[in-house]
Amino acid sequence: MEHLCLKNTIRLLQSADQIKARLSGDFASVHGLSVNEVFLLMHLEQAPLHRLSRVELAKRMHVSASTVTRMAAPMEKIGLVSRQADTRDARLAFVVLSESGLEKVKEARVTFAKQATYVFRDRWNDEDLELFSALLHRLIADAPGDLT
Amino acid sequence: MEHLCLKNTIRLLQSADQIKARLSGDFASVHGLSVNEVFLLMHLEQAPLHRLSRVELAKRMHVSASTVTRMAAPMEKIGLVSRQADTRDARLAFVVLSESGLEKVKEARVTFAKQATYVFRDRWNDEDLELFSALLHRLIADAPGDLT
DNA sequence: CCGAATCGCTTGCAAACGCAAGCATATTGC
DNA sequence: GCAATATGCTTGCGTTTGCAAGCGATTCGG
Repeated sequence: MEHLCLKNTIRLLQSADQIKARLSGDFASVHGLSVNEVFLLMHLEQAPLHRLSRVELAKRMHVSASTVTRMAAPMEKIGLVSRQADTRDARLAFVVLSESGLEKVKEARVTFAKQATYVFRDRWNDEDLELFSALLHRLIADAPGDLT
Repeated sequence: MEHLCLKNTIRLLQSADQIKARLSGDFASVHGLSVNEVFLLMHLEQAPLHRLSRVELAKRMHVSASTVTRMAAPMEKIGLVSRQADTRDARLAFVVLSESGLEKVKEARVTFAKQATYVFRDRWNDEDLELFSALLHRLIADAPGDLT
């Protein structure tokens, strides 16, 4: 039981590293983005008003707040996102998805899907995929910011 | 179908990030190691003669060769691993697990298992876990260095 | 054999990240 | 009201990482 949990966790982490390495190359060469940058855009895409505060992004991406600040800066420079202050709370600085950012994330999603399809290749049928999806969903059910 | 692959990949990556963040804190505070350092030790533990070349480690951990070089250096300093040259091929420099390294990885595995058990908590029974394990196994079946 | 290509490892450099500290703004307790 | 605390964001610093270049060692082709 405990051993099964450990085995599953190890396998999950190893799978993720493997997939991330594959995605990293594609996102960089095709779109000029890192994996985390694509995830940031995807979080904004599914958020109300296409915007999130920096701390909220940090929580959902499991990175520090300073990382979000430093990731957003260059993406703002190239126009993928913009900064928006809150009228109620002057501390908040939303990261807002721009039009070109929305386009970019849609393009990236195609690349993402292509790699994802390759990952599951031929050994998986629809039933397996549904089952796997349901099991994974349990792992992130209580975490904020499910992107699916 | 393609959409299911994408959904599964996203969920898998999000789960992994979440778990990694949890593990990172525990490994650092309890054992003074990073997640990747623990994985390095675990790869050595299950290798023949408890040793692997640097490029082999790099492939299995999905990191660059330079990363392995730089990870091994401090671990060698504190005696967790040692360096061993090959008599046949003078280019090879094996990373060898030491006695204290073996002890360390066994301790870390306990912490690892504890966190893993918490990740799957109560919503999972043995059947689910076995099923999940089998599905994950398909994802890494062809990759070298399965740690389970 | 011997030059050319390959392989394993290391190092310089730049990019990405976390932590701790700092600043400005909000909220709370009295 | 007002100090004390908490929150959101940024910045300085050290650490980790990948890429490209470089170095020896090995292998390959003729």
